[in-house]
Amino acid sequence: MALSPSARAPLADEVTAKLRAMVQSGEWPLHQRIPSETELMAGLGVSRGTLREGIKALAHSGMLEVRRGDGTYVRATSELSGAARRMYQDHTEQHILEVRLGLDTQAARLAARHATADDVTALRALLTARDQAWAGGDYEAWARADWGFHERVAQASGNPLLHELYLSFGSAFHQDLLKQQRRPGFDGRPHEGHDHLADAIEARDEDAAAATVDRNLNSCAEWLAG
Amino acid sequence: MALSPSARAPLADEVTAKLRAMVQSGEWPLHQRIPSETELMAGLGVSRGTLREGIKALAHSGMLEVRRGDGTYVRATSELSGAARRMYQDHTEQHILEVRLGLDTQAARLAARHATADDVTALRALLTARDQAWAGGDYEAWARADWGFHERVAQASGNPLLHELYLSFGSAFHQDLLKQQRRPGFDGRPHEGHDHLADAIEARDEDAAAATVDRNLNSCAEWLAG
DNA sequence: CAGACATCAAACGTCTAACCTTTAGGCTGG
DNA sequence: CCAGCCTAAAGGTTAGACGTTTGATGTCTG
Repeated sequence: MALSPSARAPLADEVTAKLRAMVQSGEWPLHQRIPSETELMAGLGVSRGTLREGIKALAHSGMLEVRRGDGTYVRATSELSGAARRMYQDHTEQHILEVRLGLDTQAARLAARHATADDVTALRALLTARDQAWAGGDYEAWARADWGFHERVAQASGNPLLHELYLSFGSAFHQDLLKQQRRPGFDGRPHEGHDHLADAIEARDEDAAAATVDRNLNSCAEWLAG
Repeated sequence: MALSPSARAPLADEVTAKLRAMVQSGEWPLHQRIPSETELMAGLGVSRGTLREGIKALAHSGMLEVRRGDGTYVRATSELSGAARRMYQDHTEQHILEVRLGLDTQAARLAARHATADDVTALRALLTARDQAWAGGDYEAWARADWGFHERVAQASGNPLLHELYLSFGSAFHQDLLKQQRRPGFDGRPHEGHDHLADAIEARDEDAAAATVDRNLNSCAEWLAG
């Protein structure tokens, strides 16, 4: 044939793209099982091997989880999480905290610039829940609220890329949080920096927001080292 | 059988791990072609389908590139680049620059804290090369030296995680650089912030280093917007 | 002798078809 | 009501075959 300008993209790559699109569009919601390989083979018109190559690519990047004998589930809407988790295992707490400091500071600064009234309300509510959980001794709820607060700050930054990065690294960040609270003598309440950060964001004071995060995480780093 | 504590990891995942190890250990250097599928099948003792699943996972994450009719090549030593490049396409220059600002600032601060004499020497050399390239009108060399400077700062931070992140996002960052210099009226020399940054790092002045980066990228952002 | 063209082998791309292992959930019997 | 068995469904793995692309080799022509 005279056409075919050059080379078609491999079928398996198209499959990967279609699967990713199904997840990102929300057609396959988080934590839900996607159709079986047999159904997908028919739906996409490819052989099982080709289909599996596409699935495995997304599974490796953390977006899907394949459970033998059961099915395949959506585990994330971004493809960073797998690589992020893998990278985390190779680095020390100190280095992780340093990277987090960079992202957190920037998130706080941008949140102070762009946060909406709803964002502030949500942040306050999370802090209240956090204090209550600590008072009630519910460690799990405390960690969830604490992480929720940080994640909401990232969202309030109005920068989807930053937010997505934060979410992808979130599981590892959160793990660090849990590690902290398990140490003897840890007190989750006195760190009032969270309130100060919420204040700074509401007041649209970028420098104060950034400084607060810097102070919080640095004291956290010292506490880990000490 | 009484053994088999639970479930063995899928063979394809083991293959992926072994391939990644070959790359990260340097046994398969960057830009070099790895053994053919036939050889790997024999070497690893798995079928072609299983092997290809493993290869495709790493190819999708940007570590390998499979070229039909030719072979498979090593394209990166980290697995972030693929996801990073894909994420970049979905976000605006503004948001990219904001994230970069966060990472760059932290890198500069840490470099001021940890940089060795060799680091400083290398930074100075790159700045010299950068100026010469600009004077000679060699745009490509200018961009290479400019990016090399930023990457070296990240390396000098002494934080491997930060450095790896920076490298993974590097291609996209670098692309932004090229976009800038193509605009009419752009002058690559007057931005003397690079020299100031090198000064601050050598003087071990963390705040000055961070402030310089902040000033540079913010002016860059304004220039893009203007 | 240099360049254009034909040829070939190596390597990846895809498909088919089968069999094994694991898992979830229903069924059955106590 | 619970424990254990049983089975259908789903993923894991293998084997072999054939198509397509690419890079290199060799040959022919001007």
